[in-house]
Amino acid sequence: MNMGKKCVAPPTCVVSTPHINIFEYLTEDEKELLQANQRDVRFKKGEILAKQGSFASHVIFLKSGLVKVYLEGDQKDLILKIVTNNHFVSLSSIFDGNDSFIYSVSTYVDSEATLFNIDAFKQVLRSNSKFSAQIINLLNANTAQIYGRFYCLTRKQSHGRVADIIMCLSENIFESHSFNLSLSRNDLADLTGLSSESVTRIFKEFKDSHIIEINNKDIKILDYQRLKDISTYG
Amino acid sequence: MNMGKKCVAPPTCVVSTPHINIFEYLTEDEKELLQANQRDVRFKKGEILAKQGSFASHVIFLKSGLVKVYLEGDQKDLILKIVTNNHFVSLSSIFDGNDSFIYSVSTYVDSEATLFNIDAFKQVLRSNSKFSAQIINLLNANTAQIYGRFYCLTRKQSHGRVADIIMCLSENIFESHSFNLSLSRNDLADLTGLSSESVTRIFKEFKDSHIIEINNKDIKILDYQRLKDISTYG
DNA sequence: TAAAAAAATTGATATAGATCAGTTATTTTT
DNA sequence: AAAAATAACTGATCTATATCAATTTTTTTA
Repeated sequence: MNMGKKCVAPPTCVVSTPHINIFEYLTEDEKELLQANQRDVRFKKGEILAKQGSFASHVIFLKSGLVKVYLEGDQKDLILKIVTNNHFVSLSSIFDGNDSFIYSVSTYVDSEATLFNIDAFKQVLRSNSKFSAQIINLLNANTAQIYGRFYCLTRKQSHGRVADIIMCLSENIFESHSFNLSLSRNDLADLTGLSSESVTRIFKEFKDSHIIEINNKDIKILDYQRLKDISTYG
Repeated sequence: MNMGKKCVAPPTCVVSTPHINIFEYLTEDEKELLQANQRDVRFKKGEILAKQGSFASHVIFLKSGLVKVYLEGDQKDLILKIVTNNHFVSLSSIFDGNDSFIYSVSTYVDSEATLFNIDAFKQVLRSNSKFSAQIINLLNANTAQIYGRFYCLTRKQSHGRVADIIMCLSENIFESHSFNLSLSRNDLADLTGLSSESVTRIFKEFKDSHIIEINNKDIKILDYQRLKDISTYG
């Protein structure tokens, strides 16, 4: 209900578009075409689903698990987003002007994915405008998420960023105020663009201020409002 | 030709997709529908074409001029990109789950834009899959650009960022190695995410190292390769 | 279950770049 | 063309967060 200046997209680490079964928009023929051109693949923790710069031969749909999408660079990697089950991972690769993955994707946990042949996918896209309108929606949801994250990482300082990531994990990944954090401090550092030492220190501060409770990997949010305030003003 | 790690999208400030006349993909009926639902509007320097959070009632196509697209927040604004003539500005607003602009748009110079009624635009999109496939291409080009910029602003330090912006202005906006900079130091500060003082200092350093020449607002790039190296490693 | 390896924590120090304040140059207004 | 306003520049200082180094805790391996 903030009518003031602060109306940037919510600073989430994941795209949280409610999962719509966009395949419902396909005809039987189109479904068959896709099915004939898809493969289900299992990936173990830490494995790479897509490598930045390599030939983008398929569109990835994550059936189960948790992955990160990140840019590799000369310096440190940049995590663009986390993707949970039942989401597309690599829609940006359906782009005529670009036949290679613009980012890398790797798993945090054991995961399952469906890989669609990119030509079959594009063919369906060109023939079915209802379907492509839905894909446009997904792309735009993704854009909105990235913008929020972009803002978070470039304009907020450390406490706000850490507050953001805790809220995001709680709301979108674990869907509870207390959860067992499967990410390491290093993962959190990557995600917040901070050093792992800074993450540790801020976690400790939050703990000392009774905002969160930490027992080893178990995290419990005690004061959600404070976290939100820190996210907004920190 | 870098086969190593550095394969992030080029760190440009603008989307530089070659302008394709995507309206060619429309039927006569569709063209008429759009034409009946469009308005050409002139904007003066500094005026706002779209305001973050307000109702997104139209899709903006920039016919001439130069605009910035930016996120407003509690803290400083974040410039997402610069858009030049013959580009769409607000395609993200064609998103069913979202009826308000997720960013603001304002002009750097006097500009002309065509505003399309969003419902008519969406109707065409839903009926013409060739057209929507082209729109998907544009959205993806935009995403690639934003990722590059995201990387630049979060992973590079000041010298690299300033080098990037000089190269981007030269290549994409002014299309020459010497140009009259129509942006103020403050604009450049916004664009690089630095303070205006830092921009000044780095400009001076580049000048002292004979990388660029500055005469008031006139900028000339003397050593493009050095600039590129600074962008990559700075 | 002991030993080894990896991850997390803590404190000390370094640094990039912001902020502040004063000055000079440029642009706009009268 | 002079005055006023704005923008650019310069130096001094400050601060957030990184980096480094050492220690403790946790996890993995043997």
